[in-house]
Amino acid sequence: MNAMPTSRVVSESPGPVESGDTADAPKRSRSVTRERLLDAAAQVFAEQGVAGASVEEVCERAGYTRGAFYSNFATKDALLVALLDREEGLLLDRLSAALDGALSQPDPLAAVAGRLFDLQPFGASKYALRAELTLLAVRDPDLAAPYLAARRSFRERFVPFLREGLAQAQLELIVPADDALDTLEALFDASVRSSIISGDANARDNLATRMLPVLLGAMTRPRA
Amino acid sequence: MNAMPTSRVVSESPGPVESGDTADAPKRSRSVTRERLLDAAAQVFAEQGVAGASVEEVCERAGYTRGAFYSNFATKDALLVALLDREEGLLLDRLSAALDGALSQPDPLAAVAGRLFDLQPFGASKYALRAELTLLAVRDPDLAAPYLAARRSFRERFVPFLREGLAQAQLELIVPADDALDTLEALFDASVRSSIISGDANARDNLATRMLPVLLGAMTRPRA
DNA sequence: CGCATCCAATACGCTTGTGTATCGAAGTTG
DNA sequence: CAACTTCGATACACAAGCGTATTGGATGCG
Repeated sequence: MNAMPTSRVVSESPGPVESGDTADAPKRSRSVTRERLLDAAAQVFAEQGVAGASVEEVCERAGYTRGAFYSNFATKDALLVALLDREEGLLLDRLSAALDGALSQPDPLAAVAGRLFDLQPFGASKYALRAELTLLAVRDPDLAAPYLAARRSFRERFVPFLREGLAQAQLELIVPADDALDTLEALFDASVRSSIISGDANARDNLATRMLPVLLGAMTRPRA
Repeated sequence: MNAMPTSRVVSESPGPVESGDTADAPKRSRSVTRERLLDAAAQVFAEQGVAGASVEEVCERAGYTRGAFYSNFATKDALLVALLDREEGLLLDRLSAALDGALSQPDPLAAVAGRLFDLQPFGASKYALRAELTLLAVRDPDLAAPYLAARRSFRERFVPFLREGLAQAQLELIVPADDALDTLEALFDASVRSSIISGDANARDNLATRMLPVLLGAMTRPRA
C-alpha cells in the first residue's frame, strides 16, 4: 500500500518553516501534526487565499495526506478558525517579545520602529495572511466578533505600552489612545504593502519610517 | 492563451454604465451584456472574493447564463482583468466628480472630507472589492505592474488637487506629497474598514473624521 | 505476548465548477 | 420573405475538491 519506505513525515521542532523531511521520528504526537498543518495552512492561505487554497495542498505542504487532515480537523472552516486563534496569539507574542526591551533604550521610539520592521508579522507572507483574514471579517459578520475580540486584546496589550513609551520620551497623547494605535497600524500596513508590491520588501526607507515621527509629533505634546 | 472560435471578445467603448432597467429589453447590445456582467462580477467578487466566486453566480446575478459569459469573456481571468481596468477608471471618475466643486467651498478641507464619506468607493461593497484587488496585487507579481500603474495615475490626478486645496486654506505641505496622500488613504481605509466590521457603516463619527485634522496639521504649515 | 487504541494513509462517492460544442431565436439585409 | 449573422441558452465532457469509510501499522498496556 505504501509505496514509500515507511514514513518521512516529521522533522520536529516547532520552529519555523518547512523542511524537506528528515529524520524519522519515533514519536509522532497528534499535536505536532496539528501544528504542522497549521503552519502549512498559514503559508498556503497567505499565498493563495483561503478560498483559493485546497485542503490537499495544505496537507501536501505539511507532508501529510488528507487523511491526516480530517483526523485533526472537522472541515476546512474548522481549520480556519483554529488558524485564526493561533495567529492572533502568535502575533501578540511576537510583538510583545520584540518590543519588550525597547522602552529601556535611549531613544525608545526609534527602537520600537526599528524592531517592528525586523519582525516576521510584517513580512510579505504574514502581511498577506493578516490582510486575508481581515477581509474575511469584512465580508462575514460571523467572523466580525472574533476579529473585534482580537483587536480588543491587541489594544489592551499595547495601549499601555504606547503610553509608557511616550511617557519615557516625556510625551503624552492628545488624541484617544485607540485612535492613535489605529492610525499607526494603518500607516504600517500601508507601508508594508507598498514595499511588497513595489518589490523592495526590506527597504529601510519606507513610508512608515518617513511618516512616523510626523504622526507622533501630531498626536502628542510635551508632558505636563 | 485561448482562442475562442465563435467570438472575438471586443473591448468596446465603456458607454453608458449603470443598468437601470429591470424589464427584459428587446434590444440588448453586446456591450450592455458586458457591462452587466462586469457589474455583477464587481458585486460577487466583493462579497465572496475572486477565488470564492463562481462564473455561474456572476451570470445569474447579471441575469444571464454561462453561455452569455463565455461569449463575452474568454475565461474568468479575462473577466478579472477587464474588471480591474474598469474599476480603476470608475474610481478616478467618481472621486474627481465628488471633489470637483469642493475647493470653492468656504472650508475646502471639511467639504472634501464630508464628500468622501458619501461616496460609493468607500461603501462596504466597493471597499471589499478594492481590498480584494489589492491583495491580488500583493500575491501575484504579474498584477503588481497594473496596480502600480493605477496608483500612479491616482497620484498624478490628486496630488495637484491636494496641493491646491491646501493652498486655498493657506497651507503648504512639509512632507512629500506622495507620502501625504498615502497616509491619508491609509487612514481612510482603516476608518472605513473599522466602520464596516463594527457595523455602524455610516457613522459620521469615525476614525478618519477624528484624525484627519490632526494629521493635516502635522503634515502642513502656514503658507509662506 | 496479545489485545486495544490511536492516527494517518488509501480509496471512494459525490458535488461544484470550468470550458466547449451545439442549438435556436432574434435581428439584419437583399 | 429567405438566407445570413449575431448572441445567448442548453447540454455535455471533464477536472478539482470535499468529506467519508475503511484499512494498516504503530504504540501503549495488561
